[in-house]
Amino acid sequence: MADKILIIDDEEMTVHLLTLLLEKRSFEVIKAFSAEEGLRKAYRHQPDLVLLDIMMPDMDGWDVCKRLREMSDMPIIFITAKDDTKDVVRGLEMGADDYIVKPYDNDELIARVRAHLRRAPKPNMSEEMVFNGGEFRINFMNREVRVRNELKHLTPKEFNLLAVLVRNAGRVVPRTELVTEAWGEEYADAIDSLKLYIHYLRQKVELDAEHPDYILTSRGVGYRFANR
Amino acid sequence: MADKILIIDDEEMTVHLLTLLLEKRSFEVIKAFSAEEGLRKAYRHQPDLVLLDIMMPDMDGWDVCKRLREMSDMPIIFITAKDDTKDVVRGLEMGADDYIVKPYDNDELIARVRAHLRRAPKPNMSEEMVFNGGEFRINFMNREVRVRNELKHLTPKEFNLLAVLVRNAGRVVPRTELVTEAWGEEYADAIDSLKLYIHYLRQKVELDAEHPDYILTSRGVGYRFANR
DNA sequence: CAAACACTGTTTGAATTGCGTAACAAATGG
DNA sequence: CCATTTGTTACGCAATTCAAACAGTGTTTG
Repeated sequence: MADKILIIDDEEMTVHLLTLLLEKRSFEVIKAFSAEEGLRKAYRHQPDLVLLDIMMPDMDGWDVCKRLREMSDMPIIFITAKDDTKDVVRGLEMGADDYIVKPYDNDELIARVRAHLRRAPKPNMSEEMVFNGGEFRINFMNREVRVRNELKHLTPKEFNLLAVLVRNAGRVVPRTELVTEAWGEEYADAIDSLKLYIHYLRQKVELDAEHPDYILTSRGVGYRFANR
Repeated sequence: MADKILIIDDEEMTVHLLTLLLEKRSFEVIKAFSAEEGLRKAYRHQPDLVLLDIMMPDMDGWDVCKRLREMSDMPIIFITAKDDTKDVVRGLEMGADDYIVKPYDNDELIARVRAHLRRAPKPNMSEEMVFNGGEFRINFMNREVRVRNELKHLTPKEFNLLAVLVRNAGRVVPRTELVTEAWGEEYADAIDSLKLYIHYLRQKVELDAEHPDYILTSRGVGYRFANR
């Protein structure tokens, strides 16, 4: 999934250029044209990284940085025309991760963004790499599935399908979404295959495949993984 | 306890100035005046962060960076006179965390060092990385692998491949990621070679190559080094 | 209520893919 | 020049995927 990057800057041109640059590398960009809007969108969208200007009319970047740090640990990169070393130091000591001075080089900016994303704690690491629903455990990291402590061997397509169901546990996932998420866009109309793979999964995972406990049907819509 | 910083640079003056600067802020400094010495001391002292020059007589900084990354996740900061953007990008994409161009500002350098230390996980590289209850030992410094106390000789490509697997122990590493990480971007579609080298590794490392204990296949996805 | 219909589940067997291995050729390096 | 390392191709075998037909079961409709 594409990383979400929030840009906070009151200069429309800067935001525009950054957006083009980032979207070309298939990042997902969220734009904010004031400090206040930036904080609101940071809260709402939970970006993976923030690019932050310092001089803005309503509130300065320092305060935004402080407020962002209060809510999350995401990487923050100042990107500004203020090239005084004092400011660089101040930004970094304030909890920012990097400080880039305009005019910046496009490739370098991308490389720095990537470097910080690489380091950042990925939410789907460790904890969320494992789903632990009582007698049903799935480890996304090593692609192992255990039911009632028994290791079940799944094929790649079986695992991917189950993974999507489990990630959306409790919610009915529409058939089309299910197959495209699990196997790719080109499977958008493979609902016949879907029936088959649901069948395979139930055989391997359910105690009684005819009365499934986990993989439930939502007639006319899709399937749902029971939560607890 | 004070953070340990390893400086690798063949110019004595640079090392000296950096040492003064860092020790004044009560960091613990380890000095290395060549690439080889740097690797050895990185291995021995397990620094919390590395400051690395690029141009050195015995081995260039890129290779040092690669070798350091094989053994640990510690932050690496290039600090060099090469100010070409191409080099900055190359350094960052290679796994370094920052790239500082000489002449640098003292306060900014300190601020950047602190910023990276703040983010980085404490190194847990042990004298010898040990897996599987001591049956499997891999020494990144002298690139030795021992299985059941037997020394196994691996070729460079074999070792690099194994290193990537071991550093991701427990996680299925997709085939493409495996080859690019181990051998470089240009191997992105060398999945045929991958099969071959997996074969070689298993011949050398596994008790029974047909029923591997360590190097496990995840059909259709990649390979995984067993943990525990 | 019963017949037609729509949707989901199941079976089967065949086609395809992927992995491991072998054999061998080429390149590398002391 | 020889030994080691790396790279290419091919093939058997098994796992996986796929297509198609069929069998249930619930739903709509006259």
